[in-house]
Amino acid sequence: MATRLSDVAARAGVSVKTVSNVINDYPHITARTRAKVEAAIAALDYKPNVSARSLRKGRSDFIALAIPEMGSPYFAELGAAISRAAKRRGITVLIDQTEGESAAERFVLDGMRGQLIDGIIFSPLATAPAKLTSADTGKPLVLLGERPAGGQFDRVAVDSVRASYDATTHLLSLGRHRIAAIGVGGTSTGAVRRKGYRKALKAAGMPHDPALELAATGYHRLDGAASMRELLALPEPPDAVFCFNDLLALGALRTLADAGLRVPEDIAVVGFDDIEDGRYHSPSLTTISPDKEWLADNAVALLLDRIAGNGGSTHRDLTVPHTLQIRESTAG
Amino acid sequence: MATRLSDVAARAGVSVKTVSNVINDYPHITARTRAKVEAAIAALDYKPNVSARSLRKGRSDFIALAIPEMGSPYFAELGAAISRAAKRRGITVLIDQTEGESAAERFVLDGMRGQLIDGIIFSPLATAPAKLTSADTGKPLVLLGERPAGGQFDRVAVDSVRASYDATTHLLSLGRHRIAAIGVGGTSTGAVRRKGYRKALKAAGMPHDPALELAATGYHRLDGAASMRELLALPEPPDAVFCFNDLLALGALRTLADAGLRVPEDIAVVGFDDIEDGRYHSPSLTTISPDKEWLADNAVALLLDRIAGNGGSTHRDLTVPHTLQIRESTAG
DNA sequence: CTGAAAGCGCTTACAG
DNA sequence: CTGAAAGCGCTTACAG
Repeated sequence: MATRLSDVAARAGVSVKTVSNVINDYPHITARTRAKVEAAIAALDYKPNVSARSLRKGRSDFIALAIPEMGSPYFAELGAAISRAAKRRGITVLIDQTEGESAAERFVLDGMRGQLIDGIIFSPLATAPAKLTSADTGKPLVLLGERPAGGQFDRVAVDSVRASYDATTHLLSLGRHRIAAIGVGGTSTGAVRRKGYRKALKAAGMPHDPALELAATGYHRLDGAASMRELLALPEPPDAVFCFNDLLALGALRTLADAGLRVPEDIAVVGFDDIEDGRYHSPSLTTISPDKEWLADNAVALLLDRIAGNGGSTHRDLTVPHTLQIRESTAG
Repeated sequence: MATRLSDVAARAGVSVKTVSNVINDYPHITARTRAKVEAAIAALDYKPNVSARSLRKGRSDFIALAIPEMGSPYFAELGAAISRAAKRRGITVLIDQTEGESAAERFVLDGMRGQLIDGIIFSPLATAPAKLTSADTGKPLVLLGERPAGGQFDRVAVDSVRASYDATTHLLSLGRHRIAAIGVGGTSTGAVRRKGYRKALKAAGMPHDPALELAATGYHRLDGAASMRELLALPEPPDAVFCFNDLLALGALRTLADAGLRVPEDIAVVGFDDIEDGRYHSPSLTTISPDKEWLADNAVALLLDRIAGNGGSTHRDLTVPHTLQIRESTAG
């Protein structure tokens, strides 16, 4: 165990500097020297010590991804995509679950894992980015999600207003008149998506009905199921529902199945996220599909660019492409 | 930025050794000295450099979790639970996605991330643990899953034979006679679960019918849907199906819905894993529910115990408690 | 192209 | 209880 650089140097008959040069792919090394060193590395099964390297260089090639919960399908899929995108670039991702708690989010930003991390991709829930300053982090940070970056950070996000407008317009095009929305409360996600929802109604010359706009405590199946029950209890229930994420929609579908209502005949349902569950559900779920690979790739690229010291003081705001995936929950 | 231990020492008017003692909670420090140091730490917003600490101590308090894919619900839920369990003990988890590829698994074990990691929790897919030696890892390793540890490693796993026996027996108790199994092929998971399935049939005095045992390429919804189509094409289709994980079951349910068959009236379905999707599906999915919190907690505890140098040469094999969750897919 | 040496920020015997 | 010093394994100016 514990073979060191100097062991490799001794075996290859060169200086440690030369070995280091080979490992780090520096120029000006003869092919013969390189071969000798590589043979020694292989023979000794040498692995560089990342702690030492990181201590010396001030860079670790580790980045953090802070998300509310990795057990949630959207974040699980996103985390998987970001890990893959980072690995392609030789970077390792540390995943932090904040559970959406302010203290945990603060801790992640504050600590930056004792300077091990080179930068962070942060999906805030409790923390308002506007309240953050770069002093809080000390290291590059890329924001994910709806919350405005306040011009202080780079950010990559779906155009949620536009996407919600698209989803609602689709429901309208089906001839639905009473279109409910689930998930309006609380988070800024709710506020932004409601904006697009209302905008679409307005464009169609329809007023929005506050009774059809349901807040949700969380964005889980449980919340969607409960909200749907409320909607069904209305004197005049909706004929369509736009749920602000797929989990809410899946919960709503469950309530509709229990109530014996047909989807989409009695009520059409649209979600947001395009998680795998929705594609296989019966009925399969019509949803807004953000390009997660694009998101992952660009978030990582943006962060690495910052870490490399590029970009200056102007912050970039990237819009993730999205499409509307029409499936059975609106199209029979 | 970059406040160092010596800065804290200077400000507090003590030696670096004393500051280090305070940070590491060593005894023999007067309350007054401790207060002075803590004030200086707070004033300077000092954070210890983990690279330096890890280099010096040879321990990082980081462990790795190597799983096939974190986007898959079971592993996402498990990863979340393991991260939480580790955090409770002051340990950080690095998640490695191996995609079930042999090379990636080898890389994780080999590299151990350049000695940064103190140990690993490993859920192998391609690598046979029997082929591993502790020399491959050099650091403590805890195995997850069906594959026998060959007496060389600690392991924590569900008793899959028993669980599969339970699932099949439940179907039998419902009076079903043609009980199919999906997922028998390829992995050792398939082999082990088939063993329990056949055992239950045998105990009930029923022969097993090879035509009803379907191999699956993967353990995803897609595979379950395809296998179910094959079963329905049989001259005499089954009246019950035991799917070796929930994703397969969810795919099978999709096929049944498309075919217009009623669950459980026409065909009863049981899964394995108890992922959240199954609980909200309509019909909700009867499944084997392994105690994931227990699994996470014990896997982490076991690994930390090893890292601490305990346990000697005898390896422990822990059995995760499981229950059968009876839901609509078998109980109307 | 290579060698000898300093230093990244800690922890830890070793003296006092 | 505290101080001065070595050393963990690298990378990197600095000379040659």
